[in-house]
Amino acid sequence: MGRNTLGTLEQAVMMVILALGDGAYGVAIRDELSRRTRREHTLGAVYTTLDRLTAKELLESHLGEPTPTRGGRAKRYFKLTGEGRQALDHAVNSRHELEVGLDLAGKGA
Amino acid sequence: MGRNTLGTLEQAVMMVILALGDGAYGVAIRDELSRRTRREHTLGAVYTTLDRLTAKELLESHLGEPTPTRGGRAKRYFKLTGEGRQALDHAVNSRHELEVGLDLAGKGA
DNA sequence: TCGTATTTCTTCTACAATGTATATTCGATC
DNA sequence: GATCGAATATACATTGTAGAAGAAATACGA
Repeated sequence: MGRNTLGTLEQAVMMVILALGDGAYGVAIRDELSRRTRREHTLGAVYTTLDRLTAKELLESHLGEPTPTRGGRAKRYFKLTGEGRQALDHAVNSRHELEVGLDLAGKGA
Repeated sequence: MGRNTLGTLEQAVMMVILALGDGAYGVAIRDELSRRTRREHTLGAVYTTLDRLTAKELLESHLGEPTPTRGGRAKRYFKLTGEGRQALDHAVNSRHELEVGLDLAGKGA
């Protein structure tokens, strides 16, 4: 696309990461995303998006410690970079600009 | 994608059509879109999106009368179908759900 | 205590849908 | 027929989505 726009899922994933704060790793992100959008998302879809956003340096990640529970493999935690935060803010602003003057579905749930 | 989600541009175009009411034809849509998103969009990009949304029956269109001005060819006017309105509302709801609890860029400006 | 299930999580791969740009065609006035 | 406003066609890049495979950790029976 040349230009750096964020897709629907990309924006959604970034927002979910903000919402989760620490604790934003693959599975949690997928679950929270599914909850908020009221539809199922596969892990593959989420990880692909995380990878791409990381490649674009809008996200960064670090490996945590393994947890002492069954299958408690080390998790990879994500957070927005400064650039990522900026990109998301810009997308959100454009979005609001688009909604101006329209009577769309209520924001109340 | 299987599932029927709306892309960023698709949603933007639909909102602009709502904003323009009557008078929502290709060039006007492109201009209003560029204005609200503060970035240039080519006509090709817009028409492609209009075509695809029409194919999905989220939009419908009709040809207007030619205007008596130079190059005043008949314009094709677009509007949302009931299904389109529903799809947009759903997208908007999901979006708001995602924004809950986040302190994102101000809506002012 | 081996070794193999089982669980949780991540990576890989392939393909469908959207985003975007440029060029071409159409129809109308000058 | 030059030129202008508008629409259509075509091609390719980026995103969206799924499903399968791979890794790392604990559980448990022989």
